[in-house]
Amino acid sequence: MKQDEEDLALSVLGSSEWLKDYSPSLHQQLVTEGRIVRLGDGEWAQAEGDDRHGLFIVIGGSLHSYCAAPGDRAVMIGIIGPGSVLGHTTRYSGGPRLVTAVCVEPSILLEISEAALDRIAAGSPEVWRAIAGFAYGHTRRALQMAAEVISLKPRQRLAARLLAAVESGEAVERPVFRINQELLGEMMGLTRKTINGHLSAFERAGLVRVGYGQIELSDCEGLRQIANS
Amino acid sequence: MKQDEEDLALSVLGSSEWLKDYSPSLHQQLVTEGRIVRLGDGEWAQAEGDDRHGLFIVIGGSLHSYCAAPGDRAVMIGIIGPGSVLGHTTRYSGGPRLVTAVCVEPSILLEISEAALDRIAAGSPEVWRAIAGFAYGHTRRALQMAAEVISLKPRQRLAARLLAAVESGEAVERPVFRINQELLGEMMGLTRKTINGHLSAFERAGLVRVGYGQIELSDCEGLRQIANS
DNA sequence: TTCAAACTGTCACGAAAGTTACATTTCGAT
DNA sequence: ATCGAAATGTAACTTTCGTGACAGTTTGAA
Repeated sequence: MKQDEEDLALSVLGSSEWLKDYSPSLHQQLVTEGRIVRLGDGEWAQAEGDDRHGLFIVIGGSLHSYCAAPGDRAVMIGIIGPGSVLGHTTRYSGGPRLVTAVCVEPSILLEISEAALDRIAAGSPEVWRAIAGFAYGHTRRALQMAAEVISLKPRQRLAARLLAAVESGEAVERPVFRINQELLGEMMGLTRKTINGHLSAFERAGLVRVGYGQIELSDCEGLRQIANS
Repeated sequence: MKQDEEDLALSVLGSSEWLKDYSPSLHQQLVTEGRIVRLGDGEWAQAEGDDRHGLFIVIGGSLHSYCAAPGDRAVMIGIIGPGSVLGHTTRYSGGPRLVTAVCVEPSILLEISEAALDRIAAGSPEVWRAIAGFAYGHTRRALQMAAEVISLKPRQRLAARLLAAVESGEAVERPVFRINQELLGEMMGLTRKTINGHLSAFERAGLVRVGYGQIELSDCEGLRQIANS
């Protein structure tokens, strides 16, 4: 029911990285002014041409994000989970939509339209500061990704990517990254064959354990050494 | 003299992409609360360990920006000119400094410390909105760069990069990109030999004219076709 | 239990970039 | 005008990745 969803949204906002240091009243305002959106498997959170120009905050579920590249190519950029923000106030970004996101499981999003944002800002101008905050985070991750792709060779890059994928989750002894090698290759601009070859080498070296649709990182320190080599 | 520099700063802010739609009083506040910094050739705008944690707005001159990648690598990310922002309010980005910038000619920057930012925000909270705005721009460029590197092969990527480098300047018939092949290779994660080979091929095809330390784009449409192929 | 779909492991071949090294051209300062 | 530094053109050789194809394995639903 609706109340449940709003409570869930509140708790996700309260524990999310980019909003946790802001007042609960700001969280409440976002939930009040925002709109809960439910999407099914395969649906697009951001489709070109629709009028959803505000922010989407992921409350539950999981999405894949894609970025457009020259030549009608779509590059998968990352996997998005609860607490993340899909942000494109077109007032800033302008031009064609930069990122599209597709649900890979039924998901719940909180949509904050630009109008809602303006209403919130009227009473709580610090919302802009919060937005500047996650925009910084996005910039940092994007830059990091670009720097890795430019400077690292595929083997080092794979090690770095595995570590990065796992660092965003909670810290555990042997983190598991659930992804298949085909998709991993697509995200990194490599073929499945190349991914598979390096993963096999890592496994022989005892750094990871490759499973069906998942990769267990058993020696993060060793991977870090490879990434840094 | 000081007044001249402040007038120059004001005019740069007023015509910069990310601030031009904000009120002149905000520009004035930035100049008033900020501090003019002059840097010589080879000096670092952002050195690790110093207490400059705010924003730098480039007023004059030119800097190269580098991003850290695993393994103590530094990747050159881009060339920064007047109107650009080097922004790191550490309150958000946290962790080690992500981007370092080095002057390649004597330059003038406007430094806005975090304290100054807080003072400005007290009277003009829309400054956060402005900051969110350029952070969006940074994100867009970084994502675009990452997507290109991941999905395009070196030849296509070189064409795309030449076009991108030139698009940021004013539109002319035959734009000239002043950079040497060594540096261009470093920025793209390729060797000078590879760059040179593709550039020669482009020149044979009549798309560019290669000069000493510069590249003239004589057929942007042709380059675009290559980038999209 | 069985079966089809999805995923992983592997092969041979061709194409492309990295490496190292050296010759040539251009620019600018003395 | 000359010289040295910086930048560009080229070459042979090695490494690595991409391509396409096929067999084996795991999963989950009928």
